[in-house]
Amino acid sequence: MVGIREIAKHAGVSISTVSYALNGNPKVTEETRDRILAIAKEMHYTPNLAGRTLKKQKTNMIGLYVNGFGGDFYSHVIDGVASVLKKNNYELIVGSGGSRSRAFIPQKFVDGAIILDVAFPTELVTDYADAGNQIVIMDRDISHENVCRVMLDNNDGAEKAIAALAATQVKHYVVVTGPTNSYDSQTRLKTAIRQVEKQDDQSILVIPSDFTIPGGRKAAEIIYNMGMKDVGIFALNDELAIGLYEGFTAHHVKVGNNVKIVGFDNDLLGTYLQPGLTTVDYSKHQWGERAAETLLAMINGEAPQQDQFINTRVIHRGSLGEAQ
Amino acid sequence: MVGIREIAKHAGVSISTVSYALNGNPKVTEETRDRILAIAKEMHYTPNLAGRTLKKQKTNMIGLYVNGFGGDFYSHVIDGVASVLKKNNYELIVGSGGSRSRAFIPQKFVDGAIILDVAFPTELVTDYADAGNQIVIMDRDISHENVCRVMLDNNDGAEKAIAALAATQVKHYVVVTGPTNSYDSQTRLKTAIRQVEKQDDQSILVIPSDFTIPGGRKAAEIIYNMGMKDVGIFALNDELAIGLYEGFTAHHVKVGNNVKIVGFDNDLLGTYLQPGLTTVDYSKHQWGERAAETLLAMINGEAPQQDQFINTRVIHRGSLGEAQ
DNA sequence: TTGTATGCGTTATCAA
DNA sequence: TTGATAACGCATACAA
Repeated sequence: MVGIREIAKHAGVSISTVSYALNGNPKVTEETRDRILAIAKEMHYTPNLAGRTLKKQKTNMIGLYVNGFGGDFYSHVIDGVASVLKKNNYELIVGSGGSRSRAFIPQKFVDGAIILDVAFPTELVTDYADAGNQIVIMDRDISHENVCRVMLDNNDGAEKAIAALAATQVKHYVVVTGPTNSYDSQTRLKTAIRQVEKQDDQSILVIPSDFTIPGGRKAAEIIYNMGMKDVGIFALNDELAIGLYEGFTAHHVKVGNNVKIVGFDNDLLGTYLQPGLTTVDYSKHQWGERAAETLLAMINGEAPQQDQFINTRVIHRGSLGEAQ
Repeated sequence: MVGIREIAKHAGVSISTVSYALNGNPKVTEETRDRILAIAKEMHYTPNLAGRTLKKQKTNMIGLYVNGFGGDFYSHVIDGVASVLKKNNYELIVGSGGSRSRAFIPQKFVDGAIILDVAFPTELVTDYADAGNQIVIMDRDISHENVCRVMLDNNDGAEKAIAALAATQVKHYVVVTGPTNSYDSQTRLKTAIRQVEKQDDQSILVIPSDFTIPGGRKAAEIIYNMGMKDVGIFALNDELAIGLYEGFTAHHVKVGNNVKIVGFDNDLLGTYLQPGLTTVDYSKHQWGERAAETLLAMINGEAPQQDQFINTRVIHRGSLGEAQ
């Protein structure tokens, strides 16, 4: 490992001079700086991050915690976060699943954290925040001076989804939910129920599920066996919707006629369904960007808006029938 | 920041005793250890990684470099790598795009690296390897004592793809390729040509493309305009195949009859096409596992097999016609 | 069994 | 303009 000490020896100067030269400190002559930089390059010098971090107490890295990398979702969010960080000369560390990488936060190994991972315990978040770590949370409602929220406007999305179903004059409403510990699922469901209740003489059937394709298949089975006509299904995410398609197709029920479906997330797969899946869309990329911008603002001592929401819109494709 | 110094003060012992206690060194009494651990917990102590790293010269982290997170590919590989690392108490850092995270390798910020990223310059890989860093490469052919290769058996896969097309007795062979700098594309193409040449009186049309859906659409256009019958297309990845489907569908050409397609990668999207895409499959998860296992072996001073290959198999779905 | 002291690679303060 | 030196937090050889 070649360090500044060796460079100093080779250049015949002290280590502090080398450090100044490497960091572009104007204290050192241009001449000696060039000489030192040349030697550093020649010796394949690369600064040791641990040493620097120890001294500076700042890593210029931020941690993004996600629940996995699968599907057509996280990659867009990650890209959004990464683009902002890159512009601001921060490095991104993406942590998933493992609890050990979470320790990066209290260990001051990252200068801040963005969390979009239901599996990240809320208690841990508040613990870290108590210890002075700055955090942006994207998937639940935590009130803390060191925590900012950048969230999807689930209420807005759910309202629009129900409105889209209502416009097709369905007779029965069904909501297929995600896991009960999902904040997204909870809020979407709550709003959906509220919206349906506003209508006269309308009931709503809730089928608890788990945001997965098999879960959607099972839900389709249940709905099919009830033998309802003119049913409008709000699948709280697109994976469920895909499962619903599969389930109904197995019974030769064509989506868009007796059964209308609206999903949530605008997953790429939905465009490949027949008919295309009508769904609630939002910019995953922008969501990531906003989260990163907010965190950087916090780190820089600015006080960003504590609550921010990402807008949604409905994309009509065909699962509500030709009328659309 | 609470460090061992403060704990020592609170406990009325020296910092070394604290360090011993925290690291479970048997030198210290069980009694004092328990007392120190209790105090550490109470004070919310978390070891500073930079300090420890600086001292130990080992981070127990490994870097995985990928070209992005999109699609149905990287997530499986990452999961495979992560599962092995977790078992061995290593932490995973996933780097993408940014060149700054690449510096983690020479900075000794990771104990080793796994590379599956065409955008990672080969020259950089050999530089790092020269400097003694241990690397597993998954996407090209680099010969170096500090580099092991864990690669897809592209030859095997391409052979099987052409064989599957041949079994349907197509009259014309077409290969739609990836970008020219892609090792995967190069080897698949080379083998495909070799296999077709083995047959009598067979020619093969090569359409250079880029592994993307739009690229596939353009290729379909070209093929359609040539007006060939009984054409068998080997799309060197599934995204191209999806684009081909779209292109042919636009001209009301049904895949599986006059046009037969076989893809590569077994992307989830292929199962949603009509008819399902016949493709070359392999275990992405296992690929990641093998890469991680190999790297850990290298780090532990064992000398693993320098070349390893992941097997492939053809999954038949319908894009070769009913005969299959 | 515990304490003292040193060094890991870097930055930054203070003298020279 | 440069050099000597003290931190940063931790682990460990050695002394007590």
